[in-house]
Amino acid sequence: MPELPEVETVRRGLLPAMEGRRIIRAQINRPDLRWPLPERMQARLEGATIRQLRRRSKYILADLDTNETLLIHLGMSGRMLVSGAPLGVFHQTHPAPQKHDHIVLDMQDGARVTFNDARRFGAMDLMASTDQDVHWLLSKIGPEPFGNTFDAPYLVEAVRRRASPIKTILLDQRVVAGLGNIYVCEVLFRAGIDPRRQGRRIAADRIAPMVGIIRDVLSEAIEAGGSSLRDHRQTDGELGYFQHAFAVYDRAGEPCRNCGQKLQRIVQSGRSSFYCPDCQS
DNA sequence: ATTAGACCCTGATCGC
DNA sequence: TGCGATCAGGGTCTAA
Repeated sequence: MPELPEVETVRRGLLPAMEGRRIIRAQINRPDLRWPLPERMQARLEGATIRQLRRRSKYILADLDTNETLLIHLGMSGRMLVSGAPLGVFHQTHPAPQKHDHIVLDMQDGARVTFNDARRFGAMDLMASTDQDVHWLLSKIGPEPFGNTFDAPYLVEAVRRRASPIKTILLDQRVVAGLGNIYVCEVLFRAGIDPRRQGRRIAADRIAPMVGIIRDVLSEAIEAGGSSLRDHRQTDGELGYFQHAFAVYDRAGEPCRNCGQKLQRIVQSGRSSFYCPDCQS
């Protein structure tokens, strides 16, 4: 479900409820998500104040004043919903608990943050804040697309050294952090590159512009609150609306907005790729 | 060292 | 209305 834009949308929605605030109560409704939850999670969270709420790739990171960091991944179907008002409200009302509400955090000032994840591909962990570069889930992730080290020379080198299809390369989190199936399809359409083309067979002057294209697509999607195909919700429960701006994703059989040609769907390493056979080569 | 495929899990949708 | 097959935005692990 959530790629970088959806995760960033969720992070921004959580900020007013969580950043700078203390966790009053942590209710943990099951011992595991994708993996077992950390030891003594409830005790380690309750009473801790969130100093900063950051994002790294598709992870939300909450730095606590206990020098631990809570790591959150939404998997495919994870949602983080905020209920109650943060300030000046006498009667806090929260929605009835839903199926798959796995973690519920009651914050100082009355906001409640509920992590709901039907498929349970999501994950949470607690680590020493100093371990962020060595944690097993984070250590191999590549550059942030909006960071300084993600530039044309880097991407050209990373793509041209590989024989895999460009679709697979961009999906690889070691190459660039945060892209998923939707945004890779959209990026390749804008770049005019066939998703099946091998990285080593793409000219440098066709790879370089993808740096800007990736940033554009992600920025626009964040601006739109992400894409809601089925699971993604903003923290207030609202849908994202970038799906209305898709050029190719989930549009197989429909006409290309650029040339009118019928858009195609193929399967690459188990995932759908959508592209225009005329505009992408 | 890459890379395709199986797998983790639930729910929605579609064809019959 | 029911039932099975298929599919879904994630990533890890295995076997080739």
